Amino acid sequence: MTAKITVEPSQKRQQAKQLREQQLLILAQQILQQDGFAGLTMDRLTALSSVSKGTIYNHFCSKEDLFTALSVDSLQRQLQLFQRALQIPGHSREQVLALHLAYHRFSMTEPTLFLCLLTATTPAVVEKSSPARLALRQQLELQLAAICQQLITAAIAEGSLQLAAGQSVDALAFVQWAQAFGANALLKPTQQLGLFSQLQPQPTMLLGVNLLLDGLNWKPLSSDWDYHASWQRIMTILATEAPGADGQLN
Amino acid sequence: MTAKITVEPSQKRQQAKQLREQQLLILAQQILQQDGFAGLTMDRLTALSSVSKGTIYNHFCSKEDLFTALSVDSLQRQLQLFQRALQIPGHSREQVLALHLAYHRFSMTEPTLFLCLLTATTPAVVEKSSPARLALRQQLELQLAAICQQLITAAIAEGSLQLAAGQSVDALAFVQWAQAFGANALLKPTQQLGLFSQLQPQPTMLLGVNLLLDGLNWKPLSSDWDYHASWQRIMTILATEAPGADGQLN
DNA sequence: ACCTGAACACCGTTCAAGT
DNA sequence: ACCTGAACACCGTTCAAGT
Repeated sequence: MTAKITVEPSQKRQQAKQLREQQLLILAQQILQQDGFAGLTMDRLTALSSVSKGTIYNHFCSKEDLFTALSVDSLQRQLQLFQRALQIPGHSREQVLALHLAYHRFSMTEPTLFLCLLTATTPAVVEKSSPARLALRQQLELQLAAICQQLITAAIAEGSLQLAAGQSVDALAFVQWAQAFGANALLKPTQQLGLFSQLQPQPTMLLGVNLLLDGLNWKPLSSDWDYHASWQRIMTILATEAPGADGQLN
Repeated sequence: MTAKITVEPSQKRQQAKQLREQQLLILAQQILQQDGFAGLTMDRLTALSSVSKGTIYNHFCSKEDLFTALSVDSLQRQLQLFQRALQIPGHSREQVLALHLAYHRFSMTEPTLFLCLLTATTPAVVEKSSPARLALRQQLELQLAAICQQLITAAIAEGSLQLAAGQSVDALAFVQWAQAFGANALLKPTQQLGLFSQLQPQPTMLLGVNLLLDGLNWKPLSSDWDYHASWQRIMTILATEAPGADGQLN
């Protein structure tokens, strides 16, 4: 599977190409932010970039492939945020909370990227994306899932969590993921939803996590620990840590 | 706001128009099922229908509006399924389970409609849909949410559930909804997700619901009741009840 | 080997003409 | 008042020519 046949002369070209691809993706994001999803056309992307149409199609096999590429970008950023969140001191349940918070913060501070992730889930996009790019996305999703699984495994080893019958590390990771994805997807792009618009996002998010983890009997239970305080603590750390880290030139 | 100005002479025309719209939506679904999302074009829809392009645009202001209309259809079907699920006898937690199961079954038996719902969440679709249709969708979502809230309220009245500090009926309904939406969205369209593909959908779904409700201390707890049996019971009822109910001519 | 942009083709949308 | 479908316009995609 790994290609050792490739020699190194073209190494630099490859790097330059990848850099240009990154610039195109940043440009696409800016267009999306300013003009909405209807405002992103290949013509506009070409006009605002320094390359020609043909070259853009050299990077992305279709407009949909561009969206999948943006979703890969989105997952990479998420992975960075997860790794930072794991550095925050605290017991295992607080670390789970940190992951949820990092995810939620991401969906709020970078709505465009999050919406790209949502869009890239759509069959219309999947159908017309390149297999290579879809594989890349899957690989990143696996890395994110692995982080969740490690946390769960560590909590079991440490004794704050015990698996009951019918539970598995994979299943627990999935349930967490589903909860986080669903809540963020419902909260962010649909502020017009009359009923849920009166809910405060952050306490609701915290409630969801607490219910799941209490249901698992993951210690310490929310009745024995002030997770609202944990949430605040983690949030201030995440907020001060990543002010102008990299990438986004707003 | 309510228009009483309209008189009744054109009542029949309106009904006929709505019937035709329904036929167009069924046709669109068939095209999606057979040829995928990339295969649905306004040309094809016109060719396979009995009306002209102009008439189709008389119904839907854009292709995106058509997707929103399909999502409205999807929500109507869901509403029906929810109402049926509520008829199933059982205590309040079993009724919650019945709703989750109905939703899950829907996403599995009608993947196309479910994917329309997902697609219609996308900003590209929202941006180009008619405000009237978006309002219709929101209204249906409110009806669905109301069902969830009623169930929660009833459980509180009955004594099997007590609201703790920081909990509200709205917040609990939201958390359930997020869980269900996230889990179904992650399960159905992404069977290619290496990690989660080895999970069995139904036990995982049940686990998620049990964790949330146990976390709420909603009686009877999963340790005191065989919810696997409940799940099976509810599923057989749902499966036998709705074989060829209406609409879908497969 | 890679880039270019004019040309192409498809498809969403409109509108003058018809009934 | 509503339907029609040819015409239009936009935009995604390609490819012969250039470097």
